[in-house]
Amino acid sequence: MPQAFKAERTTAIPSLHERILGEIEARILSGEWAPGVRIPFEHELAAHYHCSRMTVNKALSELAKAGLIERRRKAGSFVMRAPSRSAILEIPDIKSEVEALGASYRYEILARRRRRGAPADAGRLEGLGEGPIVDLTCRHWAAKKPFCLEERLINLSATPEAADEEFAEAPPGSWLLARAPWTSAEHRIRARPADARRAALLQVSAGTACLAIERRTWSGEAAITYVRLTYPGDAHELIARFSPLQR
Amino acid sequence: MPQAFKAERTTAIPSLHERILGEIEARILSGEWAPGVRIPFEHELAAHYHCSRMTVNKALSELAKAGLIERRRKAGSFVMRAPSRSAILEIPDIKSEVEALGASYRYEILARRRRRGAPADAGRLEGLGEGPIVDLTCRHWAAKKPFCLEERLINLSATPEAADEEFAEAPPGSWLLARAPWTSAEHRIRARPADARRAALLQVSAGTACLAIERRTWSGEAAITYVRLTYPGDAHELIARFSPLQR
DNA sequence: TAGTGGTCTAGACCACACT
DNA sequence: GTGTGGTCTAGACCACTAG
Repeated sequence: MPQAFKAERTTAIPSLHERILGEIEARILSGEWAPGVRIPFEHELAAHYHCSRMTVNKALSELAKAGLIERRRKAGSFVMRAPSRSAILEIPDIKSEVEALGASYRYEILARRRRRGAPADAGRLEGLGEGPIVDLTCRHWAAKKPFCLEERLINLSATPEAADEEFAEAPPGSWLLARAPWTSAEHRIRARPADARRAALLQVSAGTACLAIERRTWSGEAAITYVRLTYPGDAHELIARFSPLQR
Repeated sequence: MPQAFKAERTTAIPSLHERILGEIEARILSGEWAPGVRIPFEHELAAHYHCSRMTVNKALSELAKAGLIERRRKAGSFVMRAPSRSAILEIPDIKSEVEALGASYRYEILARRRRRGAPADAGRLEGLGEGPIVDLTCRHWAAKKPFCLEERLINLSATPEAADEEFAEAPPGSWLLARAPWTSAEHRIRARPADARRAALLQVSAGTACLAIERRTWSGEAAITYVRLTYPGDAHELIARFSPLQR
């Protein structure tokens, strides 16, 4: 977890509604309450925590605003299936991006290596120790043109299933999004001229201006994944929308 | 206001705490309650709206989470001085950026024109009509190197004071941030090779990869400003942090 | 010390959606 | 119909802090 988030973490003892919020969040993030599952009713949670329904309501309302659960009258509260976590910094999965352009999508895995985390990796992803990781390189195509180069580290301590995953069905990004929900993310975005290797892989001339996006995600303190996406040229645009009051 | 925000807008009649929230937000955004000013106490607002303190508390707590007000026990609630609106997509004002690098900062206005909005402008900033606008070009320096090129439109219908402003004290970005708070913003980020004109202004060779950031801001439905920032080369990095549960 | 916000209660009524 | 969440009340106690 990055320093900026650590600094924000409160050390004060949590109020009851914060505790309820945290415990439910933890159950959702751990997968104990899987997507689609109905969580206990307000009155059940109120009985469990020996508190009034209002206190539970405050916690559940916040979870709903954060997009972790969906609340339906008469039906109950359900863990969200496709968490719309990237609502603010819109980075949809690459397949949707390509298909939105009207092009056919495919991807290939260029390299895949299982190894132990090195100090250099921890520099890229804080919270990554010397545990096992998967190091992946992936190329995404839009029709017959390379669309994006993906260089990724996956922390196997956090997502052990990734060790044997072939990523035949879904690219690593989508696979992880469905499997390892995150609580905080950081993006670093810059324009970079393509170096020789990346230029060749993206079929552009060396030095072409590329949009390089590095994304780090954590679940609590645990590092989930680091990815560097390189989009060739100025065709790709990253869009971020933001309103301080979420409504 | 962009479509995406319009679609989110609820047409349902607001609940009481939503109405209170909205009315206080409007007074802050209009400047009626200026930064630093103390807004009425919870019990005063409860009396004014003929409701319980809890209902007022819900509205004020949300405003505090959104960063529009600061709450202090025994003292009251105060309109925030420097709204930390860019908490998620960190784009601090350019002066701070440069000084954080340890370089001396200065900026100059290269062009400044007052004119009426044209259809082409509305394409850049939705909600901009045919009213008067200011069209600015600005160059920011870090020590003796150009740091950023700023091309900006300011909607004078929303911020009439900008008409006669010389921007001698503060660059337009900081000036606007202090004067015209916004409720929603959109960023578009891409890597672009510098064209001849921009390359010359930024003192790089034509074709150099640049980070181009377009930012649009609105206050409610009203367009405030459009700005295109061009950072030369790969020295500049844009950082965005995000946690769904704001705490 | 006094007054503010932070939290919580034990009710209540209602709209809505499911049966 | 019936049960859920959405909202609101009229209290209450406490922690914090400004004066």
